[in-house]
Amino acid sequence: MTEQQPLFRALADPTRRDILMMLHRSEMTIAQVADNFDMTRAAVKKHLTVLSDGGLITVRAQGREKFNTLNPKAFTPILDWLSYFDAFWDDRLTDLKSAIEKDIK
Amino acid sequence: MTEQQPLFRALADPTRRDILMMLHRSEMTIAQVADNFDMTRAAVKKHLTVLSDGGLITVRAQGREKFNTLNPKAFTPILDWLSYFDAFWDDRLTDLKSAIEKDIK
DNA sequence: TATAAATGATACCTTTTGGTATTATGTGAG
DNA sequence: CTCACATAATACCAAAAGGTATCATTTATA
Repeated sequence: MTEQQPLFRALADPTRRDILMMLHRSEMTIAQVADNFDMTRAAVKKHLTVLSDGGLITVRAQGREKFNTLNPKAFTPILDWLSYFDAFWDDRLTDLKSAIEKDIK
Repeated sequence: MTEQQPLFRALADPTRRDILMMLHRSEMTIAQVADNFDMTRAAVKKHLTVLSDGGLITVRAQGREKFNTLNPKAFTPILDWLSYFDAFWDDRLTDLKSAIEKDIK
């Protein structure tokens, strides 16, 4: 059984889900992400750390800035987990997962 | 914006995810679920309430017992949400969702 | 080199969460 | 009718989570 807890935990907060949607459009620095919320940079930074712990984002340093990038591959454990619940789903989710993995590489 | 928070919240706890896997096999009373965990019935009942709030289970009273049943349809908002992240996934997730909905009815 | 900008780290606070213990309520079986 | 059983409800507790404030560190740039 994979270490899926950090992933599920990361998705449990609405702010973090919003951040993921922003990063879907393009990678962003911490300050850029924080500009979209009515909370301090420190709070946003914490959310980004949780997202990173869940494998959902990767962080790239460039000078004094840090660019946060969405890591779509991290979603696959959720599909793994969902696939447990129905044999009918299972076939399609398996297809989906392999397709995603191929697509991501 | 759908009311997805109770759903994501419900999935964030490992005990609740385990409960869902148990209910996948068959519906269970509170006492039956509680027998599988090293915690009180009251604690398990709280988890079941959270799962119910997230729409993941339905509860049916029969005499003095309450049978908890998995509601697989509740998973579809997660697929909705995941589908936001990639157009490539989107086609397949849409197929998956419609297939699931057909299957559930 | 100073200084501002971007981030990191820490301490601290409040609310939520996961859990127990206890007591109350409803229901089936003698 | 009693009594045991399954669940409900409440109060309570410790730990985790989400947030702020503050200070330190690194890096551009005037």
